Amino acid sequence: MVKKELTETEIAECIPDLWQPLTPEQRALLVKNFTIQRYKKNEIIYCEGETPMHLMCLLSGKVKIFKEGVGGRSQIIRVIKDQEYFAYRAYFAEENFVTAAAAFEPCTICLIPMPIIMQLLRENNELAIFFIRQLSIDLGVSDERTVSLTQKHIRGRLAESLLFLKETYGVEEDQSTLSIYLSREDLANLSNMTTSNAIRTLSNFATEKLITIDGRKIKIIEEDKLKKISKIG
Amino acid sequence: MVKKELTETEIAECIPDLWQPLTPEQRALLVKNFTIQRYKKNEIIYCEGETPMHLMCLLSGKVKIFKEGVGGRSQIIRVIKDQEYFAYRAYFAEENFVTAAAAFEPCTICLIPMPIIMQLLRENNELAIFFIRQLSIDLGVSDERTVSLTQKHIRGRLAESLLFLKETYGVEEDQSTLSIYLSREDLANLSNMTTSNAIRTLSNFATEKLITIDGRKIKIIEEDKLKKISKIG
DNA sequence: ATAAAACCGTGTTATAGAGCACAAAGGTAG
DNA sequence: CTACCTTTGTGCTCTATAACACGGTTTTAT
Repeated sequence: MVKKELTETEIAECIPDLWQPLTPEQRALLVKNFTIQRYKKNEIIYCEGETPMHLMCLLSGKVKIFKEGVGGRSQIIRVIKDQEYFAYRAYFAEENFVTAAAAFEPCTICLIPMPIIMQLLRENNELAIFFIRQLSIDLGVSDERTVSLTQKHIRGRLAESLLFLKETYGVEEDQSTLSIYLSREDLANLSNMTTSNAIRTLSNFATEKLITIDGRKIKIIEEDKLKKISKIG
Repeated sequence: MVKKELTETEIAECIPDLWQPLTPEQRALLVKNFTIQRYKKNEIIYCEGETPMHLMCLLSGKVKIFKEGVGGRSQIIRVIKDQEYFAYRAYFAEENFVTAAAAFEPCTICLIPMPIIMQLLRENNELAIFFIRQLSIDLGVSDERTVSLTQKHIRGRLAESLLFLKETYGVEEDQSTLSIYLSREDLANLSNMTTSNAIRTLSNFATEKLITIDGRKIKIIEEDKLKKISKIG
């Protein structure tokens, strides 16, 4: 556990949504219980079955939340980007983790003990409403995802994933290269298909000039057509 | 809209989780804004795309939350039982409904305008924490469901649905007949399969003596074996 | 009572996508 | 540099499940 001494201003910049509604005393409590942790590429952040202890906020890097299904097949449930909070759901539900989390690339994460968060929640309604909103958004996404993953065909699912990655992590300076470089396997696990089908479908998209691929670099060329493929399933 | 005059005691019994944390003034506000609505069997309660206006609590009956996917195929996302709250997620997320709701059987539902709920939330932390907990539980269920529906085979999915229905709505006096009578189509939509496959798999289960079927009455005989089938997928 | 519609059951066919197997390429470690 | 492992790519086979067709039955509406 790398623990750095940070100023209040630095912390405020890390976790603005959490920080803003707090009173000075509440902020002081947060500062006292604030730690920072680094994770290497592909390192596991938490595992299925573990007991949740901390709220986490991703300060830099990219994280996947996933779940091992039948026969060891892994399904990526959602991905986390900069300044997103995670790992708190299970604590609120009084459960152990039903998912696992791992770093796509080197990450910096800040941790705040969940009991501290609970205390703040009891004192501060704006904070509670923040979490209600976050959970509500995530639940809506999860419901939509259930239907997409079960009903769309392979091309639709992969197209959706590509668009989703663009929306979530954005693009590089050329405005079209996805700024996340995933392995074909991760792409498959995100889109509920086998690795070979992810490879095949990806190169189909490339021959159809919807995208270009250069190793793990994916450039989106025909976004509208991808949207159409994603929509019709 | 059937509006009955109810006493505070009656209301308190309808919505204990919501009622209990409130102060007398908050309770008075709730009483003033409390309405009751009845729905017939198969009646739509709300539609995809509509703007959420009320928190709903199911007082009696059974409700399905579902979503139309590609090609009109409908997927049941979750089901609501007695004293469960629903229809509030979209409002909290500041979205329109992404799902629809319909009555499996005749229902009584109480409605409370969401702005009233928001006001209570701002005043009452226990209430906020109640919603945080509910949403967290639902999100966990939704995540698990995504993996089950995508990875398990037909038999596993149907077995899971049967067990889930038993757990949710319980059984009749004989301790084994499911107390919800679903059409084969609803059973299929719950388990992500076609109606013919639901019919086929159901009668397979019957010939294997795991269940007995008499029209829509389903009796669970070998719960352990069903659990095993559900688990291995 | 009778027509119409919805639902249930079964057989047949078609196909999307999983599951190999294997080769080439790229990365990493000693 | 060499050896080894991981990742990518391609072809082939096989199977789970969708899709369709049709006949019987039950429920609902008129």
